[in-house]
Amino acid sequence: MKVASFNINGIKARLPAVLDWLQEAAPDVAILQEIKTVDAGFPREPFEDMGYNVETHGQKSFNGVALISKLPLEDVVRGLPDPEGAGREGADDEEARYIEATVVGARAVRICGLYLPNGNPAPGPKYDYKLRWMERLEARAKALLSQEECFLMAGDYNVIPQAEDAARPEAWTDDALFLPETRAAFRRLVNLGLTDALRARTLAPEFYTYWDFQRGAWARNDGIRIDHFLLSPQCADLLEDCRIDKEVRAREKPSDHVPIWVSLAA
DNA sequence: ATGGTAGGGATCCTA
Repeated sequence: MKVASFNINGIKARLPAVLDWLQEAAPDVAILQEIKTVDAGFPREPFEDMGYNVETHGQKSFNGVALISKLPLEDVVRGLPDPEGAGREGADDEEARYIEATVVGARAVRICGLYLPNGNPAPGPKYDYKLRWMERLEARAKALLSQEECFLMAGDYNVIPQAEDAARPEAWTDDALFLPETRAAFRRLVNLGLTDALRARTLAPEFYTYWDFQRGAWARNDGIRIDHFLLSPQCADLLEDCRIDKEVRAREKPSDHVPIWVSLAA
């Protein structure tokens, strides 16, 4: 089972590019972030024509996530459950950043698609929201781990985990993506027992997933690694490969992110 | 220290 994640930065502007990539990469499941439209505005038909099921959790203008799958998407939950919501599922978040569903291939895998808040400027209310959101994500991971679920959490984390994950780490020292508190929250999540799939497959640096539209970042390879796949122990057992489709960034009308994907024996 | 580019959709916000 091939599962991909791609921050497309607007489905309306990116539809041809996303369809071209889907056609050739042919993931079984795709997790999309920043669809930047309400559910009714998402162009389902071209995806369904390619044999994909579509589930969206959209929002006007900003954010928005979607799951695209050749296998049925079961038990869909929209919105990150609030740990203080006493079991209430979804819809606790005014921003559409999270969607979960189960796909059943050779094995059942719970797919958690996320678009973690950027958090800039830091400090400030946006950064507070980012840290609260990371706490809620950690609580969700704990709940799924306690059930010994085979699951993965993938998407745009807006977290640069380590200095080697940035071409110019010194440029990010005061940024919400790289502040010590941000990286500590990400480590707490990983240290629950999750596997960073890219790092599990290679120790080589320079696996960036994002290059800013500004300042010629792509031309200078001034990138950062902020899109991640974190796998539960049961899911990590099935990990065959993890790669980044870097060449997608060089195409016509690219997103500022590129796809990252895992291959699972599932 | 600043501003550079892109998307959405409205003449500005977010990244």
